[in-house]
Amino acid sequence: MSKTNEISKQVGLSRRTLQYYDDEGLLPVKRDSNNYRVYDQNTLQRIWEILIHKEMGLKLQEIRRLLTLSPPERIAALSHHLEELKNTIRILKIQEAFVVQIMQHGMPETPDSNGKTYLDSIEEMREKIAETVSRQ
Amino acid sequence: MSKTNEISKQVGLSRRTLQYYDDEGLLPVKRDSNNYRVYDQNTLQRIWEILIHKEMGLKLQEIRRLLTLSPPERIAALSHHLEELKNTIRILKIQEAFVVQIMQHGMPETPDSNGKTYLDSIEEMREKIAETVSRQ
DNA sequence: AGCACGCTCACGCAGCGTAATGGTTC
DNA sequence: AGAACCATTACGCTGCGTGAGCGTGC
Repeated sequence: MSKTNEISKQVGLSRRTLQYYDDEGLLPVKRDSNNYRVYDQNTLQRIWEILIHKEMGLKLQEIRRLLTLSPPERIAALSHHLEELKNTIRILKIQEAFVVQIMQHGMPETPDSNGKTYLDSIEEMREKIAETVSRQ
Repeated sequence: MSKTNEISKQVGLSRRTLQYYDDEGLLPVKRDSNNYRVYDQNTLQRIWEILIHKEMGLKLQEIRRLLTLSPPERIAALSHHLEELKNTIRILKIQEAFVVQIMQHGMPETPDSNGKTYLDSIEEMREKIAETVSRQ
């Protein structure tokens, strides 16, 4: 019943963003005879679902796919997302521990040229720190 | 003494990456009469520092700036970065808790049209969840 | 006339990958 | 003269919009 600007105010997303979601196929909107977007209750419902899923840290593409799934499949997808979040957090904690270590002990010395590349050396350091983090 | 390809192997970064770091002013490299990059011990030292800072989760631009600072200023910068890491982790944990809640209790209902926008409602939910997370 | 609506570029961030094209060295 | 290096330029990719500018509609 309402047009883009009105919905924009009601929802809190910009006009442009609503158009964008339509363009991306995330939020298909019906059109009237002048090609104006016409939002109904279902559209609002969908916007709400999109926002909730964004809040969970899902990307727009992932949301689009997820909203096509059956309820049990959605749970599975969320469960998968949960694992990804945990993994990201794990990585950030390792970085955090790394920063603390450098602040306390300063820069480690530049490696000698023994078979390993610099990246290999970094990798080793990360693994050691990962152990201490997992013992938290 | 060595050229890009050789250093690439020794360090474990791609040729392109080393060029890119040079282009970005992060890793200035001298040139010989043919415009070939010539890496010496100082350059290697700097690459090592760059890698260590990347491992701490700093962006290339931040690394470039940080490497111009005095030791005490560096500590301050790292300390600042530490706070940002913590904040990012906090946000991710809120998302995590949000996912768990949705998985357990399902989608919250679409808000009625009472003054607040959808985004406002989302904001409120986030704050509530943030409390439970901070009590962990 | 003056908004409201639509659409199509195009940019901005990060960190490279991946050509395409051409000079150098052996 | 061809293989094997070196260089530069520049587009592509991912994510999420945002802004400009132009054409219509009411």
